[in-house]
Amino acid sequence: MENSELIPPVMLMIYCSSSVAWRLLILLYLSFSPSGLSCQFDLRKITHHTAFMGRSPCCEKIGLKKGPWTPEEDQKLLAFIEEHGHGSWRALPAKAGLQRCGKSCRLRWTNYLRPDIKRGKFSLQEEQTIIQLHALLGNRWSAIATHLPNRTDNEIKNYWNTHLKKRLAKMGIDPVTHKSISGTLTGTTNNKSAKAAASLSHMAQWESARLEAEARLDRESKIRTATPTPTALHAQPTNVSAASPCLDVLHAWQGAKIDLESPTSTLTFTENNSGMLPTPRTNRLEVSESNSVMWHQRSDELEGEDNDWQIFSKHQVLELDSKEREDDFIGCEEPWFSGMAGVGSGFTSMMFGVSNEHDASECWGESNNGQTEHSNQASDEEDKNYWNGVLHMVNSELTPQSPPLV
DNA sequence: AAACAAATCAACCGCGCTCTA
DNA sequence: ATAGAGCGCGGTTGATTTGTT
Repeated sequence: MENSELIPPVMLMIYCSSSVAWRLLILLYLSFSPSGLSCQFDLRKITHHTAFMGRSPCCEKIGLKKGPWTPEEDQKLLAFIEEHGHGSWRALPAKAGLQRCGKSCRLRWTNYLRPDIKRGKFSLQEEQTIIQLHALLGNRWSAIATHLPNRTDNEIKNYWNTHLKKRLAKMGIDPVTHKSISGTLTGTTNNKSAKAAASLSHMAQWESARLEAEARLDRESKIRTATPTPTALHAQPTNVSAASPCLDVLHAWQGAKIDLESPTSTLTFTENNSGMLPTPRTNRLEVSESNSVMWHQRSDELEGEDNDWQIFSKHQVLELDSKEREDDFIGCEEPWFSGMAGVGSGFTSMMFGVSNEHDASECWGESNNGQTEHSNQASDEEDKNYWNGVLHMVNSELTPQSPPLV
């Protein structure tokens, strides 16, 4: 193309902000139009710098295979990665003799061929974990997947969309907000509900920050691994997919089992979820004698975070009126639902319905009958029951899959 | 048994982030 | 500081399977 074929500024703006189809039209137009308008922009530079800026195709599409993978392709990919690893996905297909783009290879590997992938039906515990984490993290499937070893984010996402979401909806719970559809936290509900929502939001933000911190530490540890140093030997394993040593919200719920028999005492969690080397807990959830949930966050873990422990009182985190509780209980038949602790108003409802004397499933029924009444001015006795309920419920959700907690 | 609907899930697409030169 | 490459993520699609009439 000659330098004389220059693009008018307006055309440039349109070109840069348009889709590929429009760009092609513009290029077509330019190829037939005399460059009557003077301008300073060279088309060659445009096409080079902006046509694919930030959105370059992952590979040359022409001639590349799409769609389902054949066993032969799988074998090629497996063999290559086993021998060479996957340094660069873009370069991999050519080296492996595959007519696929690197992206497709990466997806096939991470979602299907990876040897550590666990397939088959999701366990009760896994379902509970997904629901809990989804309530906390939303559609952050990769973050959720880090808590479900050997499950891919894609698999979890699919399972959520095809099973769990529908089940929640069927039970009258908004799968997006995890709140009761009929008793949502609207502006007309009490302030405590708003506080609960705010606190949960705070927890979610905290968890997000923690995940980001872990990701950062992961990157740093990889760098350290490349150049081992004495300190690196003591660095915490930060790959959360291998069971993070940090106590996140999920672990807090699960870890609450530890002192089930004396729920009003202070709890600290030192359990090592993965059975790996014992590492100091970076965060922990405690139930103090004043019946406050104390969310302990190691001061040096998150940059810019408040160094003080985050303390959520029961009433800050979880309190809804009895109407909401009743609404939430309606339709709950499935045992796994008892594991929905800690999330939104569903969690709140559960918490208020559970006592020492009743297991979670009984709680649902009782609440429907209105036998478990709670006033907004909770008594100390209720507080005790409340935390007993929390711990009981968390305990009930544990399965043999969980490592024994010391 | 056939036709249709619903469910499932592997794979794709496009966006945005991070890293590097 | 910036552009570009590479990668990961989340949303979506569509082929296949399963269930229902």
